[in-house]
Amino acid sequence: MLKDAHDLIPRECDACPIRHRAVCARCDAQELEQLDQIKYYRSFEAGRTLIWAGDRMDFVGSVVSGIAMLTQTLEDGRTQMVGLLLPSDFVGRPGREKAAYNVVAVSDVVMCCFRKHPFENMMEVTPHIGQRLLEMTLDELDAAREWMLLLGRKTAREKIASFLAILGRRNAVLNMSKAAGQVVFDLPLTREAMADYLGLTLETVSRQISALKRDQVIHLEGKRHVTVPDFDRLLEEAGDDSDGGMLA
Amino acid sequence: MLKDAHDLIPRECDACPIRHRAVCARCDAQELEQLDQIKYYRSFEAGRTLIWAGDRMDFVGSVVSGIAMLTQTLEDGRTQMVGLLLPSDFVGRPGREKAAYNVVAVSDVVMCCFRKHPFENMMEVTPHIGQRLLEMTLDELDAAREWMLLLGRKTAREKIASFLAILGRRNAVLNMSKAAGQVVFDLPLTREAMADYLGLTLETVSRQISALKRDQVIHLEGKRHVTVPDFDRLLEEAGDDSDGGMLA
DNA sequence: GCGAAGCCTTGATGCAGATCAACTCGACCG
DNA sequence: CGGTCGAGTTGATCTGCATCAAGGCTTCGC
Repeated sequence: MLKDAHDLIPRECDACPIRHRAVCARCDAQELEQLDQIKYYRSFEAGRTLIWAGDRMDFVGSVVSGIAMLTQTLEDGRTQMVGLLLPSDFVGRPGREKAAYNVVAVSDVVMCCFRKHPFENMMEVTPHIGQRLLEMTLDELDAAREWMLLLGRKTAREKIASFLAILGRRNAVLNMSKAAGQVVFDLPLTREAMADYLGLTLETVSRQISALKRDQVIHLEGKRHVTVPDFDRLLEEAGDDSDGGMLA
Repeated sequence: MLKDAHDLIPRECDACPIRHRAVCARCDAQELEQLDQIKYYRSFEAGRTLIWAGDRMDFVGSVVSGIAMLTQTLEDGRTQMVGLLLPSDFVGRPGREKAAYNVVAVSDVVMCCFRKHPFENMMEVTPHIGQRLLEMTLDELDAAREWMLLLGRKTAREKIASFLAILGRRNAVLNMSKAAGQVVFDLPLTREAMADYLGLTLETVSRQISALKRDQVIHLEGKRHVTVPDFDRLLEEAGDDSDGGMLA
């Protein structure tokens, strides 16, 4: 558990796996130098809560590796995931004192943290950072809005199919290993986390996955390894607007 | 209908009602001058669709007066509101060719539009605009996330109470007319629009409003005029985390 | 090798909210 | 005025998902 974390921490920005997608994507060598002064790495093991809603935050940062989730909770314990953080995603809000959400590590996570005040100061001076952050925030807002459609209007089956389609699409982009529309990937979340993502119970998630398997929309190997034989079929099940809702 | 629209169009930025809250909030006189070169006003009457999802967009802009909504639709007609645009809110995304959402005027609306390409160019040069837009986008993202909790995890009654609380809070800030927690306002949306906001049917919205009225949580005069005798009571009904979820 | 703990699946039952349908009320219009 | 149209209310019924409950499979520690 995390004993190898230091292996995952990049020695320098040039070797950083998220160098070209994170907030720092547009920074030049000199700006990276400045960032380097105020940054440090932290590792968290799967399941750990990195940040509690309401806590004072003295840093912001980027997910370098691993997956984390943002969650919100009602008093009685009902919880809703409101963000899924993948490598290069940004955590925290410049200008805000206290964390607004819980941040929980889904897998082991490495973060590149920036001390908040120096980071805020830097943002004022170097437009590259703010510009990139704006872009990323707009993307997140789009994702949140698609998510709202899912939460508000889709059936359980459509929700599951949509979620699988999101994962599949991400994966299809990374490794173009799709022979005629076939897509393969692993579920990064437990059934419970999926339920919190989709606004369902874990039982319903399980049932609907079983149903999609029964109907040959997907194949399962073990609990987590998914094969989608016909991605268009999956998109139909997701109920999305015809062309798969590609924006950007 | 709209015959008086020109009365609502500010003659100059200094007289503009949203001067200090819109994207242009931080601009100095010279920057306003530049914006003036690329801006124009447009009026839309209630019910009109300003922008169709998928349409090419050649402008971005701010809502000057009135209310509009962003909506997304599934093929079979199920629709979900994904944004509620109030005066000073920004419409459109710099860098994007096509509109991602429908924008529909809820009431008569006046917009201050900027030609997209010149605006994008200006953003590159003057950091004030991008900074303000980032701030506004982060606020919208927070709102979207609270909304996601509502859509995914709240009961119909809690959804209605939450919505009323949001309206009430906005209103309480504007006119401090609250004698010991009493809040009064008008519903800006039809029952159907509320349903699209909350992920419910209009019948359920109607029933739950009736129920809150029966239980004395609210009083109704006509269909739209709401009085909340005890705002804390309403917040309890909304099921939110204790302190009303105030952030920022 | 055995017990415990997580994670997942499946079944039985209940209920919140959707759906279908009828009706009211007020605004507008010839 | 009477007719129509849109917005809202209310009732009856249906159903998708939650809830409650039991059991299976894997992993881990002793």
